[in-house]
Amino acid sequence: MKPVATLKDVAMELKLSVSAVSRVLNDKGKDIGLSDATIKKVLKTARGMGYKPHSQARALRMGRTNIVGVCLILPPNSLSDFNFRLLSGISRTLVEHSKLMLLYETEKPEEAMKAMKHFRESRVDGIITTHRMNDEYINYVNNLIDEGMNVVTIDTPLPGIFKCPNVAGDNERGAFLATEYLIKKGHKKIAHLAHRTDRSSSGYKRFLGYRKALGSYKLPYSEKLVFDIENIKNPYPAAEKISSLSELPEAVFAWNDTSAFTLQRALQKKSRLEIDIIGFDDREFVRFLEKPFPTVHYPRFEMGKRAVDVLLSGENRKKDLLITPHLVMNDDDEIKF
Amino acid sequence: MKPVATLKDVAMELKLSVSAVSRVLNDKGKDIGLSDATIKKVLKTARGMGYKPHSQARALRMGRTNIVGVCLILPPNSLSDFNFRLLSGISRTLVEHSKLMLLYETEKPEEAMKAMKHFRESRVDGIITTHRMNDEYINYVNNLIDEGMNVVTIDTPLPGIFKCPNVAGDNERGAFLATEYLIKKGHKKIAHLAHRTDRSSSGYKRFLGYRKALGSYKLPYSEKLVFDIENIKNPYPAAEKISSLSELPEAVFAWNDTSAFTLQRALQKKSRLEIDIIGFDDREFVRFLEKPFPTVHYPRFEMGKRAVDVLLSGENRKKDLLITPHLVMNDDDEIKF
DNA sequence: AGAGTTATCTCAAACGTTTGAGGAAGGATT
DNA sequence: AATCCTTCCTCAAACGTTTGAGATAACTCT
Repeated sequence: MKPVATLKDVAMELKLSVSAVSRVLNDKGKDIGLSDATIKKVLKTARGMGYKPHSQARALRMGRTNIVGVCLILPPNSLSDFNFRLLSGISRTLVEHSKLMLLYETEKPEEAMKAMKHFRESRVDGIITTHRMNDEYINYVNNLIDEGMNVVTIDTPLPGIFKCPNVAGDNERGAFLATEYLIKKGHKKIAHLAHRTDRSSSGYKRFLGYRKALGSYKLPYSEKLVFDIENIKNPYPAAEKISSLSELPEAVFAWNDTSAFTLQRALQKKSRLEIDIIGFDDREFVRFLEKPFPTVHYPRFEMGKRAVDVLLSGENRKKDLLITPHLVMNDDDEIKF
Repeated sequence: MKPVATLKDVAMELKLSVSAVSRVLNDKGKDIGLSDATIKKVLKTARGMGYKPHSQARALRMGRTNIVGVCLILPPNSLSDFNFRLLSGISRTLVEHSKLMLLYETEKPEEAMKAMKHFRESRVDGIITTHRMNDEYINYVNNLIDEGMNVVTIDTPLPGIFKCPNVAGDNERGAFLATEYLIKKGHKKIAHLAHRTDRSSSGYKRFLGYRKALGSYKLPYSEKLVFDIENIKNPYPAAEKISSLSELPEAVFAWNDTSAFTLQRALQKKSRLEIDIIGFDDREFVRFLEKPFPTVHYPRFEMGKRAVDVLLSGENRKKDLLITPHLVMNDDDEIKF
């Protein structure tokens, strides 16, 4: 196999200086008046000899590293499909740009600080992070930004908490689509299995989308049709409330797939499966359910992609980028293994 | 924030030469006779000033890159949880070793060649790959190995197809455990929903484990209790065969979770859910089923970890490393979201 | 007191790039 | 025939390391 050539190899072959070759390959040949003949010759020989820039050497000289630090702190035991899509979007886009990845992926929130410190010490060119836990972290990241580090956050609920662009899915829009779907199926009495914490949470935004859709279609909104999940780990009590209603709603928009799943099971226990359910997130497990429900595809892949694109574009002002979700019917007969 | 210091910074601070500082920090101070006082001083100041080696510069000088190329070619639409665990094992172990990752993750098998070429051109120090499709690829990888590239494969079914270590889960052992579990529950007539392709496939090895377990417990083996899945994408016909038997087996060991799932559903349709099923792989969706079945945890995380460890150890002889799986009961009352 | 030791540290090149500054050769202008 | 452009290319330093080969001084012999 032909070895990977360096600038020096090409230069020696052509009895030219390394700098001449370098300039040609960086399209700066004209700038110092290299002749067309030379330029052509260099281009041809470089290709022929299999020249590939040594990105680390270039990085060293240019004061960059070509490394992007990625920090994913995930809830334990879970969501792996959900997060794989995000990571996939990030990694594929990085590869396109010939960037390297320093990936911190862990369940321990306290590792996030370690990750940031490691990123700084590794002199990464940019950082993508999903973490937003404590103040110490937020401060540290904002300090990095102040010192010129490029950072993009993903899914930060509080706009402005980090002084950098944030990429998220459009929860309100997604919820609107979901509710609209139920409305267009002819339902009038549509309940919402909600998870409204603070006003900037995804759960609250999904609630807003639900309400907006009702409004758009001139359906009455009633707080009595909203059932709040108190503890995100246990949607059962709220689901149970719905399933025990003397008069069931015609349909329910659940704020996420796991709660939709819980509701379905609660209804099933009481043999009251007649209502339409729609979820949110597009988790993989839904396709394996006996009665898969439709859901809103939360665009994790796209989010990863956009985060990288924004990061590498150098855009670093505070800014919210929303990616539009779309509906997934999950009504194929066959499950795709 | 204190800037990240370089050797030069530390050297100037102490009015020492860069080389002296470098040697101290690489524990080579004694080799050329630096005084204890100097060594102590350097260590202290370096720490104090926040010196961190510039890994790219070091890599350049040392003729390495600290980059590991990772090539994951995955079947489309699927298995994301399964593969996330693998990737997680790889990435966490790489971070531990301060190595960078160049990740190619795609569904298109034809991208594998592109990945390898990119890896070579990027002068990566090592490669981890899961791909094994065509001869061109196998040849290319073997050439790389001949030229001194460190490579570790994951899950190659054919021992010896690549001239490098291979890390895999112990399918036979896992199947043995699964079958043993059913035996210990008291079952005598245990069927196997099989996927036996060639003798080195994971499906065949799982079949062997099944048979071995029967043998170990002096149970008769009968080919009539083995039901082959012809098309991996569609386990239904084989599952259907079992569910239509006039006399059901007492239990079934299914070669993987999706086929176990299909069998369960086939039985359910006929309201014949009385038999015990055990699967293989430990896919996430199983926990969301109405009747979760036990399964064998295929140790993807561990595999990723081991692959990195072996790669970085420099061990490069052809060799099979098997990771032992374990049983997962999936019998918790609560699903973990 | 000159030579040999020992203790302690420095020099300089190299890895593969990029880039500001300069340089040689030839022709045109005075 | 000296000066001045052009045209086309080279030099050398720098990025942050590592490392073989000195260097400098002080100390110890005889």
